[in-house]
Amino acid sequence: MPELPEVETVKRGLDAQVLSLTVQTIDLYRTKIRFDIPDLLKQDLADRTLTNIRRRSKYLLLDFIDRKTKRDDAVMLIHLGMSGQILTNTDKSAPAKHDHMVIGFNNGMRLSYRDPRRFGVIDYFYKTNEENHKLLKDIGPEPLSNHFNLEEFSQKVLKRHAPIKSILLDQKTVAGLGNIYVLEALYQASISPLRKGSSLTKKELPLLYIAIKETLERAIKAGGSSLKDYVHTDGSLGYFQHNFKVYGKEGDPCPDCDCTISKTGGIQRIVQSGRSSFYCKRKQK
DNA sequence: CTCCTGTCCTGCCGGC
DNA sequence: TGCCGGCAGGACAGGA
Repeated sequence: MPELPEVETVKRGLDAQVLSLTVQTIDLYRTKIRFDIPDLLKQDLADRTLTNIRRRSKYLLLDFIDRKTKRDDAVMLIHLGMSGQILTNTDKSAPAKHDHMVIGFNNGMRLSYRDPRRFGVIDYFYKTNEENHKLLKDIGPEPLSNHFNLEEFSQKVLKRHAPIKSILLDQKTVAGLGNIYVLEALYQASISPLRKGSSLTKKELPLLYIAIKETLERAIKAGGSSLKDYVHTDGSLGYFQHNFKVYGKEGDPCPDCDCTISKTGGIQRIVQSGRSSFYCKRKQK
């Protein structure tokens, strides 16, 4: 389930693999994944050159310049959803079962979008429409940028009464966190996922703020170091193993306070809003 | 507004 | 061995 660090790793891989290539062919094997893939993509993308790859939250944004008009005005937006993968390869074999889009470049490189569960998104639009894009316009600050500010973060959290887990999953609070890194950050900050935002103290808010940044930074580092060339042709991109401390660790001793599962300690699984949360009841208050 | 639930989708895994 | 139910969850849509 790609969150900010995985998408960042994919972005860096694509920088190395397909940046500055020119599109020759576009094959769509589905007109709709989560949303319709716009007709404009197929009509407009051919003969454009990929000039820049950006990441905003969990979205990849690929900028394409029109070689004839020299207008650098088209953007392909990709969200990997739950099971989306981007693969690059040079073989000419038939698309795999869940390949929904294959882009062929001028040097023989191909980029495939594969997504079994089809929770992902592919969109294509002109840059003038980016600012007001439905999926982008309400996203909060990038947590690893200067736009992520402790004061504003604290105000947002304090005025809400929902569980802190839900507040952090809300992309308006801060961009790019998903179930895994929310729980890892809360663990580092020793804050229970059940706590109401309004109950967080002046001491806890900076700890959480720092924990969000550090958790994501560590994961990006781990992603980069676990993949030599970032993009593999075998589809492994984005699914490298991380060393999570709590996510999926139900029943394990808490690595920090070393308590085993009981009424007061060990990693426990609970369900919040229908989603799993993992935490140590003893460490996280 | 805020908060919460339902929805989409397929692969995987445990139980019988 | 095969079937089936439950689960995984990002983010929108819509109801309370």
